[in-house]
Amino acid sequence: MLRSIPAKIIHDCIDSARAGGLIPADAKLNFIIETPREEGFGDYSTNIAFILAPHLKKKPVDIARQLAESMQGNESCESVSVAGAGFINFSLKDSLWQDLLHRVASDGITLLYPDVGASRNVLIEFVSANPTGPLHIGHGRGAAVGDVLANLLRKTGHNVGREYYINDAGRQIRTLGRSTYLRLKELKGETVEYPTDLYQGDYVRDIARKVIDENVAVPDSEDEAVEFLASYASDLIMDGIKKDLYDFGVVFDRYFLESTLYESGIVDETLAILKERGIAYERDGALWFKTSLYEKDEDRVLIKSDGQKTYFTSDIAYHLDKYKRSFDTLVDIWGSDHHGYIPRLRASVQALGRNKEDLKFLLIQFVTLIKDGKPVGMSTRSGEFTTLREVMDEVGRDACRFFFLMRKSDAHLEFDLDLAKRTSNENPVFYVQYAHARIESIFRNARDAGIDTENLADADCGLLAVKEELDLIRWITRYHSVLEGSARNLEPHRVTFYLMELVGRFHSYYNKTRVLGNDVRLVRSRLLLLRVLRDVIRDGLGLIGVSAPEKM
RNA sequence: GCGCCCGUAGCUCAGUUGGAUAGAGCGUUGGCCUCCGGAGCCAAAGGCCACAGGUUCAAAUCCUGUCGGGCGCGCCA
Repeated sequence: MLRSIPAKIIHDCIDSARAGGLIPADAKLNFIIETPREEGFGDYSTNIAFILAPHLKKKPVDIARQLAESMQGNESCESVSVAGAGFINFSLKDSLWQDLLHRVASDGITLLYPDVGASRNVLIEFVSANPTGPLHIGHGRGAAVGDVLANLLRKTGHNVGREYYINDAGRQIRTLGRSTYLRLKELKGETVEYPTDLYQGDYVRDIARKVIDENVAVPDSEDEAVEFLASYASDLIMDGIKKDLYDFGVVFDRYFLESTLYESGIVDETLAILKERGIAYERDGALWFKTSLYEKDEDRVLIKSDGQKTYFTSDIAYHLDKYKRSFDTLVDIWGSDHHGYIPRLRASVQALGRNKEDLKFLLIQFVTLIKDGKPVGMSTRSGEFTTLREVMDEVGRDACRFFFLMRKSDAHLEFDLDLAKRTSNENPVFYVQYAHARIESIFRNARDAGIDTENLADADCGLLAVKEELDLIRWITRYHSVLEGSARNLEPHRVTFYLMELVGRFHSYYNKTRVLGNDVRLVRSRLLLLRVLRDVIRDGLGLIGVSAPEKM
């Protein structure tokens, strides 16, 4: 809808040029229309002249001049100019922007939601931390990114599933059982040697203590005790993880257990498919997957010579299962240290007959916590990691989420704990939330002055003629393309940046222009503008899972 | 040794997927409240986009190489 206005202008122009024989009918024209970075260049800019140049064997500037001339007469166009080596810059009439605002005000903010999904089914798998310890800050980042991506895709016309995968069949859980078992013995006064390959964190000791305090019946034999404690401890930890996520505002549709893949028989089915297609082969008593058939990677083992299936095997089965549940596009969000695993998994979905593009990866880079200007040490091995819970308690959920979304997910993130806690303009979370509270405050004052802030349908948007107001309208409608680009590229951080910029425009406007005054008609039209603005801020904050306070 | 990611202002980072004179925030310097929330606004200074080639009308962006940083490369999980 928003694209359609400038696009129509260009296409009308092309059509008339085609009719006049200026453009060959078969010319492929994949030009772009974009919002120029520089405000002085107008509302939109197109590179069509550059695209046409090789076809027409003329200089871009000359083509641009010709096209610009024919655009000049367009009723939607306010101004057209040729710039640089052949850009055509053009602006829409103010009335179009004003009408647009009015339409968004009456039809609602959903008018600004682009449809990029076309009802495609997308499954986003994220966090997927094994229940062998509490979620740390890196998991938190993954949780925030996954959650917001899910919100974003849902808003842009996808059907979205959120899933958390648990390796409950593997050795890590058994190791947790052994760790708990030894800590338990320790607490009972026995001197035990605690190997370094076991979990070192204090939480293991806490669990052992709980076993004692609550008189939990532990089997006598060591093997049974370890097995029992493994499931006892992992259940406990999983409950804690779910609570952390819930408090962080992240809810999953499903927690998927690896063990169910074996129970349902889909692992065997997967192996059968791979064998049948000749993608699995035997060597040295093991079964191998021919990764090299699809990706630049080495072949990998599916079944070890001792008959054990590898994680890779169940992962392939898991992805087959996802596809079988009619998800067309899968998004896996992983810690960036797992990137080496991507080629083989990508190869596996191709082996299953899917396109490369049906499986997308988002890598989450590490987070460095900064306190007092210095990085806080974080090492899982020594158990000194900082948990998501700790950081959430320290800076609050809003700041925590916002900070996680201020960077591209595959870039290192420095998380300044002191800054996140600060309640001043240095803290971007407050900067955005403050704008929302400010607008709400204006509404309160307006109501106190007896102005009906609910029914503004008859407000005259034509009165919004100040440059900053028209600018705000443009920025509001830009939400559409931000959502589009953000969804298409799987880059939730774009929304965060947009909000900061949008809100900056508002603060600036606020300082310069008084909204409430004697001219009631003007006040009402400004209130309408602010209401739509508030809705966008609120919608955007909701998207990233940050609250929009009415007072601060 | 091989592979992936990264290198942009003093610091932390954007950069609309190849576009015009490379932008924010913080920090620094200097201004703005008799008026809707100063948790705000305005302005200034600050750059060889790591380096060297190449592709083209156009490169921070794509290709090759070099240097520097992070991570990964098991019949581990």
